[in-house]
Amino acid sequence: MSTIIDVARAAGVSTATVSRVINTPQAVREATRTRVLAAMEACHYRYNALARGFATKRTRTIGLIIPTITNPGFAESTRGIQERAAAAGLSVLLGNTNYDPETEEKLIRVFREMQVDGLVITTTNPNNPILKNLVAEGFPFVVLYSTVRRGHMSCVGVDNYRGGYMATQHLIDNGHRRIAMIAGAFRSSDKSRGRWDGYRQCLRENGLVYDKDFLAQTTYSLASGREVIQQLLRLETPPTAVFCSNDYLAIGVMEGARDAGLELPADLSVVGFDDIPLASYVTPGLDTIRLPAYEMGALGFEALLERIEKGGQTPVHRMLGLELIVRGSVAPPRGNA
Amino acid sequence: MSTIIDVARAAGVSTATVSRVINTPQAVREATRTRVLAAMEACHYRYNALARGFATKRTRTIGLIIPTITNPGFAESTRGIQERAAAAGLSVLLGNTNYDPETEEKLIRVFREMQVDGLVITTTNPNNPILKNLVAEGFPFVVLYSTVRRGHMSCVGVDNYRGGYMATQHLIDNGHRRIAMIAGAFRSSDKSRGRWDGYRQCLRENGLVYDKDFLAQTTYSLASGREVIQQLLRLETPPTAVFCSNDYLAIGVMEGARDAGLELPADLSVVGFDDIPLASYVTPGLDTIRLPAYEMGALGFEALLERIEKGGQTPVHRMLGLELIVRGSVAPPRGNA
DNA sequence: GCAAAAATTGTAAACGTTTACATTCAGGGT
DNA sequence: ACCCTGAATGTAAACGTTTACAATTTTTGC
Repeated sequence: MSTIIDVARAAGVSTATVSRVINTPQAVREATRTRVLAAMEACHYRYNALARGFATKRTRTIGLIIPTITNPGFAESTRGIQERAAAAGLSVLLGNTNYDPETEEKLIRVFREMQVDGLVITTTNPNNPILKNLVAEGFPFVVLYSTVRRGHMSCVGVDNYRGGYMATQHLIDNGHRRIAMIAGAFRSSDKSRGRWDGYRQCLRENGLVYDKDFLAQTTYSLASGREVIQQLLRLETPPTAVFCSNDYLAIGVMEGARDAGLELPADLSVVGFDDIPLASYVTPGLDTIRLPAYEMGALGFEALLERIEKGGQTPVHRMLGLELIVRGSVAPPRGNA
Repeated sequence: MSTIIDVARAAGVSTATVSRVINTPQAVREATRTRVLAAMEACHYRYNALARGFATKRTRTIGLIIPTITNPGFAESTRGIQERAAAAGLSVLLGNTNYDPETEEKLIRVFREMQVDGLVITTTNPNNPILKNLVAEGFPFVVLYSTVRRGHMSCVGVDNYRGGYMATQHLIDNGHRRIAMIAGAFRSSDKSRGRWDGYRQCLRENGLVYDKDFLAQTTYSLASGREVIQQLLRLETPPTAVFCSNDYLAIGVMEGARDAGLELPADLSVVGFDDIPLASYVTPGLDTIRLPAYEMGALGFEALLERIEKGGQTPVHRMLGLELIVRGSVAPPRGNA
């Protein structure tokens, strides 16, 4: 493959001039420019962005770390980031953690070794010391989905606490008093934990007791929702409603409840979280908390870009709005009209 | 940031030895190795993969080009690639084309400038001369979803022609004779075109005439399915069945048909393509052609890795099986019992 | 025409690693 | 003690750009 040196020789100029033709064409005289361009053509020259990155210490690449690309919510965020990044001329390196903290740490390391200019991270735990280190080193990154109120970490997220509260209140408003929650494992999802805090607080403020048998932590999947609900229904006094910290869990719960012979929503009310496309297609339609995933990705990227370009140190704390979507999976409990 | 040179100095060895500790630890004596490791620790050394890539001309990175991460099928393929790549110690650079050929070309160029070791491409057009060039240059890449039978291009795909044929035959078997097809635009999706060929051939072999009013080309989205079906229903003799080259289109068609007052599947039968999760949740369940997306990604990556590592030149042509999934969106036309 | 200013181009070092080749070292056999 | 062998380590060039600075050319104002 030919290099800038070959081109320079062919055009009878220095490598510096060729470099200028590539990067700041207006800084070189028209005549030389066309001569260089012609030489490039003749040499079948292809620019080596790696060498540039090496010389400038800027790769125009960012790393994106998410739990799984298979969840439509993360796919939407990814699209948001990807589109804005492409518009800004940056490339995106994708990594999936499968909600595993160790994979997350490994990805952070690998991406930094690859000299990415910044990171967008959907973390399992915003208090991870690794993130503190990144802050301390002044490395540009933004955390998505979570919102840390204090501290020097930038984040663009939603108020998970408030989302949990809204969902629970919705069930209480419909007359429920025995409300279970199925959450992603707290150790691998602080979002899940935030939603749980909201759930508990809402119960308390409405004078309901929090029953720890009514909390299940599990993995984020349809199958585990299906499974866990069966267990909850076997309790002595089973719940009349369930709040799930993710729509897949919620839809799994609906299926599991039907398998157990329940009629929905009369026998069991369900609220989810995310508002994935599927939520409006199940029967009954799933009541859920809509999370602006695309927007979060887009704004997250913009915040990161700002940090990268301007080098600013002031952290961004952006909290996006949540919305309760009502479709029909919640009804008053039996005998409560 | 400290470099290999600082570490070498701190440990009292040469840079070559430090490099060996990193890459071939068994080639350096235990005592020196621990000394070097300690020096790395002391210097807070972080490996620079970019510099390695520059020196070795291997970045351990591949580029992945897909139309959109938002379609669950592509998300699954992406997961397949991503997982295998991570296991092999490679990173994945993600690019979305939105079915735009120019964006595709641009991504290919950008990724090559970044010196990726190879590409996995879901192309809008496998006959694109750009791909021929890649082959001519001996650059490793594999094409997903499409299957080109002849030629030196590696591909791991499905037989789109056969898929189209299967779907159409399914409708004919149910007694339909007026079968429309809604396809993605041919210019931006050769897959769509292959499915159409199968559709036409199947009609012909069953003695049915191909009516060109019954073909609609549009964009791959729920909304356009919804829209296009309304037009088809306004024809003098509207179709009794529709084959859509993608599940989103098919689900849009179901919605649109309902909006027009039709009862499904009695008034209109629908077959889709892909088998996304949504397909089993709509009512009635969508009959569709299942496409093994995850497997395709995984196998595609393996084929690429083989090419990269072994440097083999013999192209891989892998054709994965398709399966007709019957759920209830197809019924005999009215008055045909 | 001329000097000064501005625009253009050239020179060469720097970026952090790998690696072919050369050199040194350790230890076994005599 | 010496030679030999193989293992361990060192030397230094190479990878393809960018960029500070210097040198040269062109333009401007008079």
